[in-house]
Amino acid sequence: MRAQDLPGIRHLPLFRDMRQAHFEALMQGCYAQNFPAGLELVRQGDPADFLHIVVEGLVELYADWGGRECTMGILRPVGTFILAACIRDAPYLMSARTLERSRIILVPASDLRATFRQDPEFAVSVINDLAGNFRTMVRHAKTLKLRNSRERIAAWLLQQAEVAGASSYQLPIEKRFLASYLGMTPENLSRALKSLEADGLRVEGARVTITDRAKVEALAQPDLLIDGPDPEAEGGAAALPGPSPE
Amino acid sequence: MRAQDLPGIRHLPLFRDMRQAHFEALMQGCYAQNFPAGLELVRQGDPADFLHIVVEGLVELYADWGGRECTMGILRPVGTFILAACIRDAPYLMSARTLERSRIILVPASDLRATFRQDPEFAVSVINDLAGNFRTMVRHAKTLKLRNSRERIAAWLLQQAEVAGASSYQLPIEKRFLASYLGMTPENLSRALKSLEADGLRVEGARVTITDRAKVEALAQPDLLIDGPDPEAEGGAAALPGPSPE
DNA sequence: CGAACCCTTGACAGAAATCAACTAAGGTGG
DNA sequence: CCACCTTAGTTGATTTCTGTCAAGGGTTCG
Repeated sequence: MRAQDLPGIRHLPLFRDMRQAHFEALMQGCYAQNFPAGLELVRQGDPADFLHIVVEGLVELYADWGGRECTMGILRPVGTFILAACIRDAPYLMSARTLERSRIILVPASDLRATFRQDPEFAVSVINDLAGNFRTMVRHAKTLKLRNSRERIAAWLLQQAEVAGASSYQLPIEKRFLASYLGMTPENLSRALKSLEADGLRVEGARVTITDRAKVEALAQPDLLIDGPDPEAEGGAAALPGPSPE
Repeated sequence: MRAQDLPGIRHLPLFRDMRQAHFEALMQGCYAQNFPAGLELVRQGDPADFLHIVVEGLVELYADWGGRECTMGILRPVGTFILAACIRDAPYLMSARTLERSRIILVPASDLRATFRQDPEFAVSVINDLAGNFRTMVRHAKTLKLRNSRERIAAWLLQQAEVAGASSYQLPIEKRFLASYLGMTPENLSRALKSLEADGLRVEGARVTITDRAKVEALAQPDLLIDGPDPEAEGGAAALPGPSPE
């Protein structure tokens, strides 16, 4: 555990309000590890022994069933994941793997459970975090059930433009992960992106440009109750809530 | 507020561990109301002023966007809903309506937030409840993204057979709600149900019969990490966790 | 330089939504 | 008690959407 990892963690909504003594005790029991890209950190079905914190790198949350696989979320530093499983002392519902070389802090789940029983402020933070995670997942289910694939793509690209603060930006993740996250195949995404040129969206390689915002919005109908944001909802399964690089 | 409503509420995982004085104070501030069938209790986007408890009847959680609508969950007594929005003091992400004449208890969200700050046991219960809700929604997203419609139907009908404890049972909800919950149209469900006769499932009206469990399981591939159960996960958006009639 | 790998494109098959019509069941009011 | 109305469910025809299979281009990395 490096000292320079601590400030970023301490500033997370989950940890920022707890008592310093408790924070230090919690961090004392942590393990820190650097992982290469492509490594499986967590396997769905495993007992949830550790809360994970990404302090460097990029992590994918995914699920599989019957040989199929899908991306459930992607996390950038600094973010936590699989809090809910740790708290319930239940098996992980999602797997996690590094997409880049990553540095991960592992917080023993038992320490976590002991701490929020002692520290009311921390309990409140956990409550807020879980509520945010739940709402993020409700939003995800809503977009899957209420929008078709072109609408989902348009809404997601529009939201990323907000995050980037510009009408032209680089895709922060590979297209295949985006496709999987949005519930479609890469081929389907590829075709849909081309067709979206008629709706005010141009995508060339990883560069996205909103050429006609009114048209895009007419298609995507961005909605606060689907496209967020729930601030502080970064744990669990959010897809790139943080600012995306250029 | 009737006295006979209290025991059922007190036995909910959310309320069973809190201090009696706090429980009584919380219930003191509640409103109880009987609603006819088909009434909208909560509109998505509204500020979350009340935690809702169904003590009698049947309530649908649903979402809409761009003129489309989908069922997100169905609740039977005794169950709570929209806890997460109350805690975050954020707009509801889902609407709720009565499907039958129902009796609902309304708990002011501000009282709720004040209480879990004072009562550590209650805070732990809230944490567990939210974690369960989150996991329920992850499962829902997983089934939507990883299974096709026939597989989703088979898995759901199989799960209901477990709940009913019999290989033949009555559907606890109308088919159109089931269709919407599973992310398809009623027509599609109707056709799929007929085709499932070849996979060991017979459905006649509301009566479901598993005629060949091995075949059904071969299709549905029931999975603990999708089809539950997370016990105590009854709030939020579970679809019929409770025992179904007949 | 070669080997992966991501992305794209095309052709096709399969799944699902839509539109329309019809049946059956339940409830209402005469 | 029955005619009527409403609504859920079903069925069929059709279109649209989406996944699958196959192949090729481009890039990155060893």
